[in-house]
Amino acid sequence: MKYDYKQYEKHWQNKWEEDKVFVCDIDKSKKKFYGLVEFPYPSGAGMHVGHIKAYGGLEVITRKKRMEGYNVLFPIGFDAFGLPTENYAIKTNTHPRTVTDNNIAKFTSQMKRVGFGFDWTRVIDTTEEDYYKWTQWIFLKLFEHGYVFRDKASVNYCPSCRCVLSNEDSQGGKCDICHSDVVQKSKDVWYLRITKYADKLLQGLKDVDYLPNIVLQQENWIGKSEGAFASFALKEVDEKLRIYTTRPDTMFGVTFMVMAPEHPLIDKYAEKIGNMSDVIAYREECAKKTEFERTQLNKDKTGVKLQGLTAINPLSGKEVPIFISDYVMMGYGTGAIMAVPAHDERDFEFAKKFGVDIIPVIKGGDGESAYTGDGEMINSEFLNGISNKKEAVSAAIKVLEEKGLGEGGTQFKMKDWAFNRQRYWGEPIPIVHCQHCGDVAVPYDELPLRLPNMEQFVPGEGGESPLAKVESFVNCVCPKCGAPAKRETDTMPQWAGSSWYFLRYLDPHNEKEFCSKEALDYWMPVDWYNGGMEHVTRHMIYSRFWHRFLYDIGEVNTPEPYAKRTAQGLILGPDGEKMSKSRGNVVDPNEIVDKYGADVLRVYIMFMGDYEKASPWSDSSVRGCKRFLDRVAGMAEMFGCASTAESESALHKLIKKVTSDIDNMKFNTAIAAMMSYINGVYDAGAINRDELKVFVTLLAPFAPHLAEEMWHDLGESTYVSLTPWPKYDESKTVDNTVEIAVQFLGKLKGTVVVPADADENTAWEIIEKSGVLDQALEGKTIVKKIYVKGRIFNVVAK
RNA sequence: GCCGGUGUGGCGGAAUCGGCAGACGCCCGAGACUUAAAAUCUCGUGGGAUUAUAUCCCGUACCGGUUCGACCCCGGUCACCGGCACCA
Repeated sequence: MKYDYKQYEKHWQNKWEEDKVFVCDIDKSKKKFYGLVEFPYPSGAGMHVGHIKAYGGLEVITRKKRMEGYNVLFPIGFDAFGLPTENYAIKTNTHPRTVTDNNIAKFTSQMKRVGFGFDWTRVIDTTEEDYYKWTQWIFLKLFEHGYVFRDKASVNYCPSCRCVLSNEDSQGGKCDICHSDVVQKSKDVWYLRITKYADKLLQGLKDVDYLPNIVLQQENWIGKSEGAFASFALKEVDEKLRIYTTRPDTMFGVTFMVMAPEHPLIDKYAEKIGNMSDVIAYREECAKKTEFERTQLNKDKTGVKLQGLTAINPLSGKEVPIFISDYVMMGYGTGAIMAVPAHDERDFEFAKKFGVDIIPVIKGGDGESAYTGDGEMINSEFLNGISNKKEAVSAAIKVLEEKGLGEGGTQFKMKDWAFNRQRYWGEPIPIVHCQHCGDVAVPYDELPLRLPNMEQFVPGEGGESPLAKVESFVNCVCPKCGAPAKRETDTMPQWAGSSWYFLRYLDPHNEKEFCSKEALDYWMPVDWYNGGMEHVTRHMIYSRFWHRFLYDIGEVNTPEPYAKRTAQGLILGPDGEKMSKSRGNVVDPNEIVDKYGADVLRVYIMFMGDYEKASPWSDSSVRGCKRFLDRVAGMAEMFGCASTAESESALHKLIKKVTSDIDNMKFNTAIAAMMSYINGVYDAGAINRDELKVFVTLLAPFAPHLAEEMWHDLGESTYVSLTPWPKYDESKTVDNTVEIAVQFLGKLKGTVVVPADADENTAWEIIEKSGVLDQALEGKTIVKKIYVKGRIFNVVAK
């Protein structure tokens, strides 16, 4: 075998590194292209074939861009703080630093074996001091500008990890790391005010080119709703109960109010409430439920009617009772609602159970269930007769405003970002607690605040951070007043380091700034970011928030970090199930590289299906790709013939197809086109030498090692990886004659070959001469002829 | 429950704008080469009827519609996948 991958893959990887083929620098004479992939979490298991797919897409794209003359930045690094490493370290009694270093070494060698064209001079590791120094620096900027606050709150807590989780990390009531049930616990929590950016994050989606489902998921996560705030006066005390509603049009249908069990007004007026003991009992009952139980749909509505407190409808003046119930959450809106059972399903269910009045205010309901549709207003005084939608909504808001009892307003589902973790392996939060000054920022010039070296870092039973045990770390002096003080001992969540890493790549060795202005000006924004769908509502939201904040304080030059975002589909196991250790269906990329070489692995993963969709692994299809590359290599012994108009046309069509397919991430059809081309060459038994060279350049982004080797054997002394991408001549991709389908009443009867520019009459003459329609048309009269140039000729006859 | 997405041969998947369904690959079958096997090469391969070739019928989850013509558009149904989930 002339082309044995074992002989040349390593060779070319070394050559690329020696000659800095993928190393880039600012070059204002060239157009830049910044391609970004989600840097890996270096787990002990090593790389997964899914990593190869995730990076493979932009690997092909950036290689092509480089050949097209762009100055390409395609960096890689490691997102290495986090619980899995820490848990593994505890289990094996190894320091997380050692675990991390080992895992990074493993990932690095694996990625190099696959031949990815990363700029290895820019590698970053979020756990290095010179990196997390700047993570802390950004945190302090957020603190300085009032985006950090501390609160005692009921939070998502994972009993197994002994750690607080953000809303994003406990989706579905499960811990994202260990999948245990998350419980609610009252804890001291550091929050980042991401909600202040809710509107900007939403608006920003209009200026970027993300896949539509990514935009939609982010919009849903941010969850903007429009409605009104209204104040219901309490009859017995001088107090107003403020509520939020999206349906101010239905305000005349309010028959009761509901407050969250934890609502502060309850405690404020405890002595006015006749049945406070029932309230306390109900609260205890609610506290016992897990988040999951509490949010289960279709469960029975529960609640307690408050005795001794009554609300007054600001529009109608009517008095209505007040309940507490856990179907109203303290964390959304104002923690209290006006209930309109005639037009809200939950309120309806509650009213039925507790025997409260149901007053319809919109025509159209049947009284059997809540009517949530639109219609004409009834039973609503000044709103009667108009449509509920826009008219009644704005009329109701107008009157509320006139009375000073409410106003239009918006609400977001997104919550503030719970930012502290009671674990060791993370960035220390650079805050000092001083008895006199409160929470004080560590001065910028004292950064990095180093993570102390520890031998034992199991978190405390009570959920306190392991750092609390290190007295030399905890005890310090207040930077403001110099009095003895204590350091914050919690660390940042895993998502901190990844919220700005794409900026550090631009200038990874800068000791004075997180990134130079010059580098920001040249490289930002990221032109194309590819990654997994699982990061759409976390990493992407977080990093967009940080970036937008940095933009607002003048530290970066673009409001949005990522101009374009795509996502690859999963690689499933051969059984069609998600790959997992427990199912035993995981494919190790190393084995494929050992057996067939990196190029085969790369080509197969790009060929296996639509890049954006999930598809199952198939070992025999891998062999098909091996066969393809063998056939490519085999062409090296087939050149020598002259180029013909036909061969030239085939090649130009191929250039066109591969070029546009790569741009559209249709890697599978690009490879299919190359396979077809090769089949044509084998049919002909020969290929022209120059045409083979063009083919090799087209193959280079997919199978770069074989391409370099063949390029070299074709007598070239340059790198094919740096060779200009071939251009096609549109006129050579168009055929002179085309085969068109001939149909009778839309059914295929045969095909004929006609000149590509043939008009209807010419085409019809050819069809008549061919006789394909003779049988179908026998004894019939032609009613209509439909001719689509280059496609079909359909005849309608009776 | 709500919001998305998907549904095409034995399998992975193709199919610009509504215009030859099944490209390309896998699997399988036949042949060539070989003492033989592997590898390689060549050919065949949606299902059915029939006289192998000609010809005809059926076929893109299901039911119906629009159209000369529908995998594609419209209405309805089912299944699977993903996201959100008492958000007032």
